[in-house]
Amino acid sequence: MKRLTVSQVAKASNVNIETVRYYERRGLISAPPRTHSGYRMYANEAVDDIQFIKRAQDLGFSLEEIKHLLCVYKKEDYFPIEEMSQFAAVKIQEIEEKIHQLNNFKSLLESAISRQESDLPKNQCPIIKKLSESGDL
Amino acid sequence: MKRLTVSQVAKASNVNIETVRYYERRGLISAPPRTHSGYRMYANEAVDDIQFIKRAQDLGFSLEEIKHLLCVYKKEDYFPIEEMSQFAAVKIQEIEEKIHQLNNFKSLLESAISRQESDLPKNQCPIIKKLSESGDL
DNA sequence: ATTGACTCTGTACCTTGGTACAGGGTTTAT
DNA sequence: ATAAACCCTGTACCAAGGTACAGAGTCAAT
Repeated sequence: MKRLTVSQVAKASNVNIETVRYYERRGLISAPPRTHSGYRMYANEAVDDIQFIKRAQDLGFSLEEIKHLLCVYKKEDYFPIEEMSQFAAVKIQEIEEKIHQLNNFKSLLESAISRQESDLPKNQCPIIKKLSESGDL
Repeated sequence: MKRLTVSQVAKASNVNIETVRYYERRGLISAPPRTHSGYRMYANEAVDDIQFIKRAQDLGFSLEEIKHLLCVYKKEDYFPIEEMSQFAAVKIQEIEEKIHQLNNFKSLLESAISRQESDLPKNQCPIIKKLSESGDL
């Protein structure tokens, strides 16, 4: 199994080389084995892990949260099982709420586009009207 | 129509009082009218606007993006129509992608809970297995 | 008319999540 | 054997999004 240098990992996962080392320092990715001269040599897995981090970040999770998420992803038991289950249950709720809100934002944006296309007066736009009334936005 | 002081707005929208002024400086909320002695007096609307900002932030949007989103929300024409439609179209794509990813994370977390409950060896957990194979996580 | 709880502006400081050297060693290709 | 292109650690710096004063004015109640 061929191993990767830090710059290869950085390139493959499309992040800055310093970011890879930063994630190691923050305890998000585990410290890889080193060559005799101290160079980090990563398994391909590290690239997946970093991409996982980036996706989670884009969804609004903090690095501390992602530490827990990664632990689930990699099926590790760095944190006690109790804590992990508790964490998972809470995050599922939050995710459902986020999906709900994202759908609201999507409707809002769609209404903006259709408003522009049809050039209707805004108080006659049915989507906007419905959203305003429901108090969901 | 009763108007609110800055601290009342802050309290009602559950943010720091300095944050309200910060959003004004950043151009996210419009500068409210002042009393004779210079005190800001807000319409109730300001609370909605701030809550909108907070929801958008929680979904991973930056304050610059939220400036545009708010403009759609409030049906203002601060930005040219062309730019807004373009913006809306791009954001709709991003939102769909985010929803997709959130569903993936949700499945991951659900699998973690069921794994713990059933205490199955992980390679026998059908949800985890499916997710790993699809390459979606 | 004075005390306490507000408000104002302006500037300084903080946290998160990086990013960029400096100063030094290593590896590879010529 | 020497330059180019890596890597190391450590520390400094940066941008975004706030948060916290300081110094001064205002308002409401006693």
